[in-house]
Amino acid sequence: MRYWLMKTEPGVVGIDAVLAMPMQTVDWWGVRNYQARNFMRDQMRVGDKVLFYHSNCKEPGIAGLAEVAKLAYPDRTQFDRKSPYFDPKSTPENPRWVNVDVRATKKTRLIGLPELRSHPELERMRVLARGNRLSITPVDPAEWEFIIKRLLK
DNA sequence: GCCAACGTTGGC
DNA sequence: GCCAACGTTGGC
Repeated sequence: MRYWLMKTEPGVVGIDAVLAMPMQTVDWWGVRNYQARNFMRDQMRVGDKVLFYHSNCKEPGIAGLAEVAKLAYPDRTQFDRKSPYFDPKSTPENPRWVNVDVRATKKTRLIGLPELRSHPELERMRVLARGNRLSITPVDPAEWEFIIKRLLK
């Protein structure tokens, strides 16, 4: 089992919105970065644990916990002409973009960036790296453990 | 295949 | 709203 951090904009799909959904599950549509896509397609398995991260908002940080609920499959928005995520170069026969389903398991207190940066145990987290923009990043098991056992107790 | 120009991300 | 960082595009 692997651990991940997945960014989302709370104004679009935040932790509260996902917890309000049927089965507390959402399809993680809209990823248009090859590296992030490859993580979903090649490495994510059902049951993988996820840090649910709020980005591009007033208080960016970890806002909840989640898990992968369904293996990667074609992202429906790439075929929707009206969607900003429409990709004219993608076809149903040869889809370019995929997403997994994510089930939120709990809302946590907001662990903001300054707090994350204050712990040497977390200083190597990809999300904290200078210039990082990747919306899906692997999380080290020790980092996951530290966040769960030290920051969320 | 190089790389300048351009577009996007996302913290601040 | 600014802008640093980074990814993508496309001319050559």
